[in-house]
Amino acid sequence: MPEGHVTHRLARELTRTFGERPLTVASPQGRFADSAAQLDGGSLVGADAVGKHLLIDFDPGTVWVHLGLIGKFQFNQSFPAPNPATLRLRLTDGASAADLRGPQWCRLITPVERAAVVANSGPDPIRGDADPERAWAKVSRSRKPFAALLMDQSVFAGVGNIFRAEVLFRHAIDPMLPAQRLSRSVFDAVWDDLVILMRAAVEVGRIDTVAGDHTPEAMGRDPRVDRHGGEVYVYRRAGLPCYVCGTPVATTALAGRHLYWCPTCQPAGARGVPTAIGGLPEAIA
DNA sequence: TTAGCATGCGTAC
DNA sequence: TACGCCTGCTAAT
Repeated sequence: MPEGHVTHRLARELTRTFGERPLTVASPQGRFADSAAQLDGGSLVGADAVGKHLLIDFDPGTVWVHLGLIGKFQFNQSFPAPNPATLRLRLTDGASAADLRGPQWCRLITPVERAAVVANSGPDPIRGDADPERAWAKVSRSRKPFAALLMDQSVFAGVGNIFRAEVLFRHAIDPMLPAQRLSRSVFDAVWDDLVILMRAAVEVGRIDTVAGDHTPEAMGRDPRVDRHGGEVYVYRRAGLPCYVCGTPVATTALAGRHLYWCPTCQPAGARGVPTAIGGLPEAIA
């Protein structure tokens, strides 16, 4: 259940654990069996991530993985693999194993197809080679809500429902604001914030966006406890008081996904502020 | 025990 | 806009 930071962490861990080493490649579930057989015994050259796409390069080709909503890629030392009926892909060197379950896609692709995956992706704030001008070109021309463009992987690669809700809050932007009404200065601030928050999430392994006076320690409140783990302002906090103003967090559906925002901090028509509310999370600042 | 939901996306209407 | 898909966790029965 990833946003972009998860795929980047996986790419890093796959390369670190298995890079340049011959691997046993198998698909106990069977749905990737033919491709697994082609790769079995070959060496993993390296792994990379572009947005939510995970690209695992072998000598003969690339395994293209997209986790979708429920996919998981977990490292363990369990032999034999637990629950093999659901195990789409297992990579192992005999000591460690990486187990893929429930992905949206797991396909063996050619170098040409790999290049197309990269080319079709929008700029990814986690990557050093990302060009935010490509995102601005689309944002500045679109009449769709800015919240919709934030979830468009051809505009902001790797941004998912959590980073969307949080970056809109941190910059006091009305989620329904038509994208073309966003100023260049606020766009730049949003992009810079995504770079910082998403890269920090790669390092820490969870999404933290709460800063300064709004941390559990500063507010004397209990830390958030759920399976997402991170300290956030509005994501999945519908009905709970905004940490800044106390107004209950609102939610609605946009393109089939839940959108969360504070109606007071992000009122209708609000075009945003260049400085993030609360500043940067402690771990980053 | 079951139903519903989730950090997503493609296709059909 | 609605639905299907893949798995696992949680809340409701």
